[in-house]
Amino acid sequence: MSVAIENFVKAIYKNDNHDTKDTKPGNIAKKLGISNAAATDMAKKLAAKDLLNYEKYQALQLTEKGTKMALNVVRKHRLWEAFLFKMFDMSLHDIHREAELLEHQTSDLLAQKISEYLGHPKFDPHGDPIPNEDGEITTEDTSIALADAVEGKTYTISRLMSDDKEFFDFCAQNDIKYRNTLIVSKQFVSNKMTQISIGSNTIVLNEDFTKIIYVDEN
Amino acid sequence: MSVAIENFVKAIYKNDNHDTKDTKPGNIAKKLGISNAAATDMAKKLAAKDLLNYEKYQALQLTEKGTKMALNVVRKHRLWEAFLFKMFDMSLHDIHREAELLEHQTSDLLAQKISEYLGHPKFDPHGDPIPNEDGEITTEDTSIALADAVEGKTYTISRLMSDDKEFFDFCAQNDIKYRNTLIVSKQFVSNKMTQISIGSNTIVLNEDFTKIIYVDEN
DNA sequence: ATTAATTTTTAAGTAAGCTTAAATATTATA
DNA sequence: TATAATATTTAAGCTTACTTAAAAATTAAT
Repeated sequence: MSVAIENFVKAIYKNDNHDTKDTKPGNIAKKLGISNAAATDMAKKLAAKDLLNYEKYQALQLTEKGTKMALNVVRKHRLWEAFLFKMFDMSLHDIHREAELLEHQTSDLLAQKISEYLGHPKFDPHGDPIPNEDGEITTEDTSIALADAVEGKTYTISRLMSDDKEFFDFCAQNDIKYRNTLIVSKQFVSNKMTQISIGSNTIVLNEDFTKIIYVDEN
Repeated sequence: MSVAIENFVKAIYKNDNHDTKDTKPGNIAKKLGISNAAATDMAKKLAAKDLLNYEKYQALQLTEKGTKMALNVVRKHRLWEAFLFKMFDMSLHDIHREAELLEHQTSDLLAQKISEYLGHPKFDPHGDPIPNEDGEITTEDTSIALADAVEGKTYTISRLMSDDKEFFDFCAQNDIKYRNTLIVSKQFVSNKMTQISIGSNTIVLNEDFTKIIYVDEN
């Protein structure tokens, strides 16, 4: 199966975590940077391969086979992220970009070797869960968006849900990283801003950030 | 530049080490498993990109730009081989197959990180030299094919020049590996066979093997 | 030095993965 | 609920990297 196909099923899989109804060709096209027409074409092609169910004008739904393929790609991506993060001094964004390519050129054997080396980690450096060899994934997610955190409470960062370089640069400069602790010192509800204390810093974040930083109550 | 292009210039580069005159489309086609016609087409295309010089019915010659590209791919391939060999318990052949894919999806930055981690090695686990970041490569090669070794002398294995799984399996079973020591106990000149002592084994090898095992006199 | 064998090249065609433009259906809005 | 805005689909076309078949050139062999 080609890189294009792997990326397509992966995009559907990830989109479904947010909004299953919105998994239509146009949405996937936008994420992949291709035209709507190309996405519709691909959807038909993948339906013929039993990777997804396609009905005109309806949301795309991965079959079991398609889901398995997506999970396998996601597994390789996140294993590479965890591995590169451990081995080399590289930014989370650079690591993400390498993983985006390597994920398609990695045998199941190598993935297993990497997983073994790392002690079969359950999460990558963004806090995203790593599916195991059989496509099983940790879904018990008690974490909440920072936007919904309660003033005065202490939390641990559990996920940084972004692919954006600037976001990661900002995080790196402000101690915002997976498993660090923070205190929500103020929620500016009407302005949709959140003030946090992290390390020795106090930072006010707007909604763009507080919706993609996930935390667990301590 | 595409994977197909990278593999094409790499094939020319590697072929030139053996026989520059024989670097014609048909030869490259055979190595890449594509038709002669496809190789001719590609040669014209790459000439237009200033990666090689092409004249009808003549041998293909990489330009400086083409050579640089080839060296960069070879560098990544051999760095991956050295890295995977160090990190994971995998056969040389499996490692080669992974490297064959990963080499095209590795940024210069990551290659540099791998090289750094390994202490900028000059050779991969087959004994092949690893070009540095600037495309400089250790060429001082005093080694000779085992076929040309002198009876009674002791040698160190310096290169295993093959991509073939069966060859590597055989090597693994017989202590034939990079940097191991052997004694040439007999050269059967008329039969083109060579008898060696290695570890506690005595093995008779035919020309197929003695032409691709390179050794340095101790 | 011819002829035969082999290679290289040209020509025509294919599949994958895209594109843009236009037609059609859906969704949102007034 | 009719209409406007938006999204999806269809259609036609492009590029890359191949293929096979036939023509042309080179190389090898007698």
